[in-house]
Amino acid sequence: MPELPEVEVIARGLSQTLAGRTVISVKVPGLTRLSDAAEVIVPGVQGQTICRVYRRAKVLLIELENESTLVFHLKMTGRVVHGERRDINKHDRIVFVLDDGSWLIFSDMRKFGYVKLFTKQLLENWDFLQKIGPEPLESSPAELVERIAGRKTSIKGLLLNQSVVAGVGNIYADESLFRAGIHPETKGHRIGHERALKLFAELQDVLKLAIRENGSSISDYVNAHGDAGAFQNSFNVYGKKGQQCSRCNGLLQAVKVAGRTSTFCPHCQPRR
DNA sequence: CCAAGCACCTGACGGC
DNA sequence: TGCCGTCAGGTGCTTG
Repeated sequence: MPELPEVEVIARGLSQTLAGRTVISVKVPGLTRLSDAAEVIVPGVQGQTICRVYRRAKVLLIELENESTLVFHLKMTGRVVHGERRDINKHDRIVFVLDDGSWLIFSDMRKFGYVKLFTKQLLENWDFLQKIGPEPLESSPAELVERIAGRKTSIKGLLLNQSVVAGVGNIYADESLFRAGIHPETKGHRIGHERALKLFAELQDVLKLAIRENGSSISDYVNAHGDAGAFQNSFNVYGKKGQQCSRCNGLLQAVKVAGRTSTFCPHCQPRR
C-alpha cells in the first residue's frame, strides 16, 4: 500500500527515465471508477512530451509540455511501472506508449486508484490538493507539532488525516508512534510538547529510512521499475500483532483506532 | 469539530 | 474440494 515513501520512490525512478519522453499512443484496457474517461485522457496526452515527475502527499504527478498534468492516486493496490513493452494483463488500466518504444503502465487490482488529467488551472484549484496539509519532510517537527495542538482526536487519527500532515498512512503512523513511545489512542492535546516533537522527528526519520530502502512492499507495491522495496523487513510493529516487541520482548497488540488496525507495544507505548 | 459506519474493490486466508 | 466469512486500508460520503 503506497504511502509517502513508496510514491516518492516511484516518482524519483520515473523522473530519471521519463523526462523528455513523448507519448506516442495510449491503450486503455479498462479504467477505474474514479478515473477520468479515456476520451479526456487520450487526446490530452497524445503527442505530449513529459517535463517533470513529482509527488505531493500520496499522489504521483506527471507534468506535460502543454502544462497539463497526469495525476495518479494508487490507493491500496495501484502500480505505475515503466519498462519494456509486455503483454497486457487483467489489472492493467491504461498504458502510455512512449517514443522509445517503452511502456508506462498504470495497473490496479482493486480499482480504488485513479488517473486524471488536469489543466494547470484545474490542478491549482483541485480541492483534494488544496485540503492537504504540509509535507512532513519539508516541515520542522515544531511546525508539525502545532498542527496537532489542542486536537481532541486520537493521535493515530491525526497522523492519518491528510489535512493535518501529508502522506502518512497506516504503516508509517504505527511505526512512528512506536518509535516515540506513544499509545495510538492518546488524544492529540494530551501529548506533551517534548514528546510531540519526538514523534514528528521519528516520523521524519522513518520516512527517510523507508525512502532509502526503496519503500515497503506488503503485497502489491513495486517501484517504477517493478522492483519490491525492503523496508518491510525493518518494521517494528506494523502487521506484527502477537509477535515479540523488538525493544522489550513483550507481545505486540492490535486495536482499531480511527477505523484502522493499529499495532503497538503495550509496554513501550503505555496509555497515559 | 468529531466519531462511526459504509461504500468502493479483489484476492488471500482460515474454518468447516 | 469448495464455499463462506473476514480482513486488508485511502478516501469520500452520510449520519449523529
